[in-house]
Amino acid sequence: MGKSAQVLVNIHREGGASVSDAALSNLIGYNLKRSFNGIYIDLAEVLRPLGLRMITFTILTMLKENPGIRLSNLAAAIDMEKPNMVAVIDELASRAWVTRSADPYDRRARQLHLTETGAALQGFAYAEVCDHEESFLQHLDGDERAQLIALLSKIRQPAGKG
Amino acid sequence: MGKSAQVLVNIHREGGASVSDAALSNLIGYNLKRSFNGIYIDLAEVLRPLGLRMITFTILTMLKENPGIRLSNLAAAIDMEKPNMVAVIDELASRAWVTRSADPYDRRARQLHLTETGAALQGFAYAEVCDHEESFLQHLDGDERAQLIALLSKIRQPAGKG
DNA sequence: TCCATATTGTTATGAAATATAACAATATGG
DNA sequence: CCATATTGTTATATTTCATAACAATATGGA
Repeated sequence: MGKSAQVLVNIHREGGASVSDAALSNLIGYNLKRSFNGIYIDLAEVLRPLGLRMITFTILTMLKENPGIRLSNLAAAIDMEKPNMVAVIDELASRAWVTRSADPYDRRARQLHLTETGAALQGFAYAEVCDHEESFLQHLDGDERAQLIALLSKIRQPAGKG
Repeated sequence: MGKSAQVLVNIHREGGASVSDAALSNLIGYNLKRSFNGIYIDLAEVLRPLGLRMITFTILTMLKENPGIRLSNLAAAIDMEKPNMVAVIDELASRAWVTRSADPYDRRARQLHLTETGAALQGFAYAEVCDHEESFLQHLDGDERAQLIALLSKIRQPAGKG
């Protein structure tokens, strides 16, 4: 009886049991989250040795492309709240990667710029991020990658918004 | 001079200035985050009246499809840490949408089940979520939607992982 | 049968991301 | 000149996400 009980145990164990997520797999939102999480966790490890997080890398890249931009415009451009942006810019400024300089035409505003160090770091980090994406997308050919980006940007704005 | 100064001010104002994110737009990770954020914020508003968040909706749906599943298997299936899952199951149990019952074959484990109320709520919420996705994806035809899901699931697993 | 090892659910804790209210300084437009 | 809006900022709260550790239990080999 000990042995047949053991059999029952094994039958009912869930060990490596298959779990179905079929209902969720139909949903774009679920797929987006899963895919993003995968790439995000991986990317965090690429950026950590450089002292960067995804958000700080994003901001350095935006500043290289938009030198002198204001904090509020930057925050709006990447859908971030201003108070949270202040904290991130503080961090980047304390590392001497970003400067806040006076805007001669509006004394409320500050112009955000990369320092030389910041620009160099951004360049290096961008290359690393591209390499990482390459490994992540190795199962997609050029057409598929372009199509994925096109489809994603198509759903950027929800129906009744604007 | 007052007036020409005014002109300069206007020239240099960034008001609704165009901000470029071209460098980031090349990156799948960036596009994934932006697209997911858009759908997520919207979806949160659909679920809030039902007392649900994205994670609680996800778990109800997984439980309908996998009745009796263990907490650790469920956590693994959706890439969540066990301690975080415990808190969410606590919440769902306190609402009487989910039960933890004894597993007769393993006294460590508990079987997770939807209650009748939980199952009914999941059914209603799932329909609402599908409606929402419909409005979100209205600019994509059937082929494009299928293709997007296919492409997303293709990049689910990074290169050297497993 | 005993014992080392692994698993399950859990507590405690911290870090990071995200959102809101409010404020002083400044700009704008009537 | 004055009402109103904007800019950057502080303070604060919430939610999400990750790690370490633990008691109870199961497993498999000596």
